[in-house]
Amino acid sequence: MTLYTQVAYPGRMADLVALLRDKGLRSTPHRRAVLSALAQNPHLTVAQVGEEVTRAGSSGGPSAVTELSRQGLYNVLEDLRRVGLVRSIEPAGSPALFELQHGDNHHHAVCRSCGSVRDVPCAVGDTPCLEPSAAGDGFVVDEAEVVWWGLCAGCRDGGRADA
Amino acid sequence: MTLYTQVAYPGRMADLVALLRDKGLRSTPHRRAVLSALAQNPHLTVAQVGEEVTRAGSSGGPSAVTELSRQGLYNVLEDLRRVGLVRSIEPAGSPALFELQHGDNHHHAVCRSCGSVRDVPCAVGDTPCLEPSAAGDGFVVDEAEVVWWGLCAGCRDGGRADA
DNA sequence: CATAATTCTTGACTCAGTCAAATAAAGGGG
DNA sequence: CCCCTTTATTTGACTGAGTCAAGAATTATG
Repeated sequence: MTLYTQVAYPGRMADLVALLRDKGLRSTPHRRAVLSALAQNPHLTVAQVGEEVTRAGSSGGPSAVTELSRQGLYNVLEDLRRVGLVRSIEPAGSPALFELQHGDNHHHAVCRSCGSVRDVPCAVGDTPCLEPSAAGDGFVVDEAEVVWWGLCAGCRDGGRADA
Repeated sequence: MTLYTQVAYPGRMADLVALLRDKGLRSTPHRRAVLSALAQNPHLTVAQVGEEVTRAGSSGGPSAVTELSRQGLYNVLEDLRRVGLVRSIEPAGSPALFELQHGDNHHHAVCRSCGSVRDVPCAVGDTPCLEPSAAGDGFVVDEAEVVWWGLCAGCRDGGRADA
């Protein structure tokens, strides 16, 4: 998958434009800015994407957007998700988190104390856990989602962790 | 685990009373009614638990409760969860779903179309998927949660499914 | 440059869940 | 059997996340 390398350099506008158009989406400043923000920060909430976008915009980056509405943010993220550029997870107790779709099949470890999320490469290969038979009775699996719950190193040591 | 057989018969009040007191919880009509409702219906939302409880109550069952406040419902479910009698899952896009804690380590298959949830026994044994090493870097896993997404038999056939 | 199609903003709204304080019920001791 | 302390429950206001609908602005094409 070359996707990651394409979007990992937010400075390269042409790549972002091509990426969007390849997927049948118009290239807009907001979409480019959201992709850039996610390329630099995995696991952002919708609100955090908004903050990143405006922060990057105010510092005059390549996708200079200084504001975008909440609805616009949801629209952009949903459009990117629909064409497969972006993926979201919704750990219990957390608002949705967005990340670039890397094409690998990684899962997530979520700290019960601080809520931090780590990527966990899937040990089983590229399309693991897909055991249609397990579900039985005609259920057709298209995705297996795994979340490991526990404590991250920092929270386990710190004891009084709650950030 | 004998838990399931204990609470699977909502008519047996004495069992529910003992179950609660064993866990250090007072036996109240609401708690017994919620356990009864979950014994008969897996994967209920908070609202559905409320409906079941009032429905069962109005038909004069053993835990005759005809009403309970929303906050009371949340309190009861949280108390039961805390002592390990009840478990909840929160599939993306759905409000929290509650089920009795059966002690097995089953997972869930969720239909993308109709939202129905099926239990899927864990193929790997009683405490599967717990691969602390996979998370790396000092993360200590205490639970692995697996959700299989796909289409249930009914929705796959029906085509225009959306219930 | 004009136009049609798509995207974005605005503001009201819903739904799920939480907080805090007053009221009611449970269960053990007299 | 009744009282008292502890524990549950109700009430009502509130927050946060996400959605809906309609009008305004932007994109890309001819």
